[in-house]
Amino acid sequence: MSDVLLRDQIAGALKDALGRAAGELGWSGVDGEPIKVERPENPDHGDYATSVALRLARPVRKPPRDIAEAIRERVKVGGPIASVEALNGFVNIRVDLKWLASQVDEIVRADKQFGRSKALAGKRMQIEFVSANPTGPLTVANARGGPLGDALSSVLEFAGAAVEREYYVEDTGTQFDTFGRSIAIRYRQLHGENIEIPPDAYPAEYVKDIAAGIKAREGDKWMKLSLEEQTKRFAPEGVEWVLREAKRVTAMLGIHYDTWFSQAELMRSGYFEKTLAELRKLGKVYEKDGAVWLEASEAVDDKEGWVLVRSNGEPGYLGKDIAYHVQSLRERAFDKKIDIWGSNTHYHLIQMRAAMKVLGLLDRFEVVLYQYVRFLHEGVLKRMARRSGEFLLLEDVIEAVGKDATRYFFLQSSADRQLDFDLELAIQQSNENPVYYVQYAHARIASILRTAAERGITSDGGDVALLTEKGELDLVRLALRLPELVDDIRQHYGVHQLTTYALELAGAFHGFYRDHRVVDDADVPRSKARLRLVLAVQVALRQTLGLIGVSAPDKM
RNA sequence: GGCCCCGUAGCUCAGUGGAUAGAGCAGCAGCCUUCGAAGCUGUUGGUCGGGAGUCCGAGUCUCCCCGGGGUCGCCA
Repeated sequence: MSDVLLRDQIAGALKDALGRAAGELGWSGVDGEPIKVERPENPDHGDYATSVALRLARPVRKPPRDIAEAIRERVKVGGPIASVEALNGFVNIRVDLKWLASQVDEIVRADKQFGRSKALAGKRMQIEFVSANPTGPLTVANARGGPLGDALSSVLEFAGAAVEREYYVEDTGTQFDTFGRSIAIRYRQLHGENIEIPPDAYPAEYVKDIAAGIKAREGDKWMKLSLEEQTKRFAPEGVEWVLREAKRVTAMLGIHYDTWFSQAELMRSGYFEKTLAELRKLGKVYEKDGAVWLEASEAVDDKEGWVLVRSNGEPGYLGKDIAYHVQSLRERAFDKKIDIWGSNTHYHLIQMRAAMKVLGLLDRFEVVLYQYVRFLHEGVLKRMARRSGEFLLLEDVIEAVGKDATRYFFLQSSADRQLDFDLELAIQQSNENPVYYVQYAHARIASILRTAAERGITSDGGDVALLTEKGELDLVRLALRLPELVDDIRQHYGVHQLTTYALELAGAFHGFYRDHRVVDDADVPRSKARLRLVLAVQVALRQTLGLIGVSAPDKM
């Protein structure tokens, strides 16, 4: 494959033509308008189109049609560009059909490289996702960040970046202590002590399981400790249990982290004090009521500041998170850190942006916020909350509908949209999950290839120049959309578009299959050419499913 | 109350300011002696929540209103 996207080649040709038109006709004001090239919905409007002439009408002070015509006359036709047309102020471009057919060979040859680019070559990026409080098992609510973060990581890798998938373990602070205390209380209860679970503790069964595990291994060995001593003793053990679970369940989803980064270690590294000192030096920190505050008035109108260190001397979450981000970007030298967060951190995001701005790191800090996942519990929509004990375990969902359907479900809608999860419905409808529609197309192609091989026909030596029908070339057009999509997503992070694309490509193939016989003993040359075509479609499907993190089966 | 997200077909949702708003599911009518029917074809279904505005052009941008969700702590 060429290193330059066809879309960008066309944009370049248009820009070149526009520049010469402006020079020859004495136009001014054309430089400010970027040339956006899109794929028109209506095939009558060509393969690619730009509306730049419409946008330039005002600055150039010419009718759009005249501008479009002037561009059309000057676009150099050749290579992938077969023809140019000016219509209603648009400039429409048609791709050369021979060139298009030749791309089948390029796609097949690229195979696992198809869709990859060097756009982000040399960039190191850290994507942090899921990272739920290590105080309990993963629920469907925390889980949404998994497929989003993993797929985004894959896309950025496709675009050439060196990506590190990170799970941030928040193993310090109040919730951590509360978790330890909850285990300690259960441990005491198991030894017959009459002690109640306080309302702010974690009440759920798994806490009992952890306590029972400790009792089974070590008996009453810790009963002589005070509750506070037990809390300190059991909290790390609880976190260990939680992380083991998190590792196991994310692996069930096909997610594998490069780093599990401990907040406790961050605190021991001294980075917190270092960051605090830097903020102090910048004059953005002040003391009040025995606490240390970050200046906030520049970022938010009616707020004076936010606490970095509490009056009891304990670092607050905001302070720790600022230090964490500084550590990633400076110490570990990532060019960019992208966090996948639930929308309940919206206010935290405002705080973090303010802090990153002060530290000069704002342009290296990005966040994808996803809206909350609710679940249907006994017919009522509820928020999941581990502290209330009401949640739906991610593991249960994966076991019920499978990894592929689970991932596909979470990637179908944009992060901005709220999701409601009904387990019963999900199980009932799991066979209708669109993921099977896409996988079926992949398996169907595999089956065609098997059938062909049985009849002694392979794609080897197939001449793609024989691919001239519209139905054939439309498949190539669509397959070539993948590299463009990867380039889009690396910029706007909208990974859900991968599922839409997968569905579109699969649908196009299913339609093609109905109208075109691939394996035909009476016409071996054409069969070979079409085998190469379906192979190219299979490559595009497999690459797309790979980015989504869903398997591409040869049989179903 | 301030800030953020959402409101598009019966349901679930796509839709970088472009040309005639789409898909899956559900409904209806069809299609397997031939490469996989987990499929295909046709068809029903829309005041893009409502109203103003910006623009050559608005589902998309701005403002107001309505409805749903989130958030605003020396918790994380």
